[in-house]
Amino acid sequence: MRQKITLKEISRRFNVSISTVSKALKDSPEISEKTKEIIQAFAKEHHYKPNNIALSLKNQKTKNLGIILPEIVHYFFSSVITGIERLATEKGYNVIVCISNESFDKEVINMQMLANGSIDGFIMSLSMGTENKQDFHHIKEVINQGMPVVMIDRVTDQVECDKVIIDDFQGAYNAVTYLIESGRKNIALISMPDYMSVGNLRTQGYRKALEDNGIEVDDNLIVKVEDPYGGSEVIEDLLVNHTVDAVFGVTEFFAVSAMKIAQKMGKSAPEDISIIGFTDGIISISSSPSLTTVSQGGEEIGEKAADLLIKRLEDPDYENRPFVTEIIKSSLVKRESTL
Amino acid sequence: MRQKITLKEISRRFNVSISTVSKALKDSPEISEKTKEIIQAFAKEHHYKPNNIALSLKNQKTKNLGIILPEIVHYFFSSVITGIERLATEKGYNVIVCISNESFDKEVINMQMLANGSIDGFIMSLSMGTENKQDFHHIKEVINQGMPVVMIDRVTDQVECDKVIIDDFQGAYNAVTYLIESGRKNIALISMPDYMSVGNLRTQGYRKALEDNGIEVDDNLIVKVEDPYGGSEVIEDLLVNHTVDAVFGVTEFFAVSAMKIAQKMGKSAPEDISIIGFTDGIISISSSPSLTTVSQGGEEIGEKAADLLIKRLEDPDYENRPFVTEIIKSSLVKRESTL
DNA sequence: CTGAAAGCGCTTACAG
DNA sequence: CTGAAAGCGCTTACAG
Repeated sequence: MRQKITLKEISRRFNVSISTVSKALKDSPEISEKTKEIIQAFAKEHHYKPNNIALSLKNQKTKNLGIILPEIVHYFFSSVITGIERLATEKGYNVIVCISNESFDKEVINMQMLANGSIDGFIMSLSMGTENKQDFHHIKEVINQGMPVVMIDRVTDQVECDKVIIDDFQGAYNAVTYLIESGRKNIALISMPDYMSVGNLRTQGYRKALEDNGIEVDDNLIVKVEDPYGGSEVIEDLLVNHTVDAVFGVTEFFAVSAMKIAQKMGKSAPEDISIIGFTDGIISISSSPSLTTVSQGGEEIGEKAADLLIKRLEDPDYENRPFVTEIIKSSLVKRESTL
Repeated sequence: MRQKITLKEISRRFNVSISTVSKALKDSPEISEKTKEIIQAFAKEHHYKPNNIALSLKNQKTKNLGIILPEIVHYFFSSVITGIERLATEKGYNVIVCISNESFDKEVINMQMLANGSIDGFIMSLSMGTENKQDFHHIKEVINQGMPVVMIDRVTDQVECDKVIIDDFQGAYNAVTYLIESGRKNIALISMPDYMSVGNLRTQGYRKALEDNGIEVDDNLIVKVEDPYGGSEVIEDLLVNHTVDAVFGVTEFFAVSAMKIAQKMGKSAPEDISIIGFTDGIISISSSPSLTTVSQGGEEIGEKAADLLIKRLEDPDYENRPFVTEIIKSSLVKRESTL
């Protein structure tokens, strides 16, 4: 059972042509039962499986999906991959994962690398670098070449393609409204820079919720943190220098950081300070107290994106359909960090 | 700039042969400067890049690495992928990720799917199902076909191949010794079933540390949890019904669960109860108090595994070298949950 | 019922 | 300096 066996080898073994072997293995009615039997038996015994690369070249499709994500170690994006992988495998596709590491350049290189025939389509979420730069030529180029792209979560209006996002604005709006309804007045916001599409939307949701409830937005209570896993100094400044009875963090990391800093200052959640985060991940469950969060349904986003992409690849009807933007509903998961 | 352009199209455009175009684009000395110039200019203008699939078929190598992991949403394995991806991209390889979801059957299917020519080699960690079943024929088969495999973290003696693991025994030994040195006497262990290689080794490290310090192992203080993200009832039982002044969890999730349950019972860490986990991930940092853990160096494992695999694929000297087992050193990261 | 031929996109040893 | 041919592994329309 050394080395993979090929049609050629089987054909030589029985002194027939490669075509005959190929057809016999596909159980073609063109071939005699007897020939089929011996060839099939032999192939089975030797674990023959057609070579994927040869099939890809022949069929002009690879059955590979290219995934480009900013990072993968944290809950949201890893759950997205989990969702994509499940649906893809189910439909007979493999998943090639590239990580842009929040860098524009790596995102471009990754796309170009995969676009040279390795995959049939892309699922991607913009890196911070790309959102900052607002340069999407690499994505447009790939789309121009006829390769479908599905953007998820961090998307842009500048590119026309299928998209899967959550209702960032509404999710934030609901969270902040909940804080207000439970009597909080001085609600701080820990967000990302405005060039980040999701940070921007969540910030807008926060503002709108305050306005709709007759609370004036106090810009001193809003901080925007560049590093997704940093910001502790700014947050500490915020909590030390201002009266804050609630914090809405646009990521679960920001929320838990705020909670820990508040705890160090002797404040306890939810009594002294209410906390809500975004992304219902491990952090939210493991923190003490556990965190109320806006769930982001990463797996659902991944599955939906893979579904859209594969439909476009396979279903002839889908080919010329207009692009859609699927909006996954978020929900507020109430835990111990709020009353 | 529609559709990808091929050598054939370029050759037609200039009425030359495909061979000439191919050579011209490789800047072959066989071709005249003038021809090279015009062809290269045209190719550049049209963003010509050779088709990866065609190259794969021709070269009999795909430049793809197949990765099969039990899951990916939690810190350890996602950091492993991050490490693999970084090294792989650096060396010009892509990474195809499959998730076995802890199931033997899925692991087998994934391997067979990728082994049909899609990849040049595997990096894998055993699913719980496989460890339980102790059936490794799918891995041996792939190796027999001449495809290199690197096993990481959850490995087995039954398969001969390169391996990258951490010093599970020693890491556990050091953690428990640290608890003993800080004066703890009743140290509970929350582990996995014994068929899990890493759980088993960590359990042994725990036992040995107690023995070496003249503390008798009390089997009542040892629980083995099947579900990696469950076990709260058993842990509660343990803490309620026994005197426990320290807990060593073989995962960070087990450790934080124990801590939260202890807190609910009115005990506080580290004063009443010391806690140490395994895997230095987000949970450990985000919990309150933050968790002392045995760091597992996921990215380092990933990088090392990718390095071993690529070396075996590329370096002719490596081909017949004996298999190696790289042991990554763990370290005890001290935080607030211990004194 | 079986096989030769063309083709997917590319490379390269060999002729001319 | 250029091109025809063979080949990577497979499929399929077409001949015989």
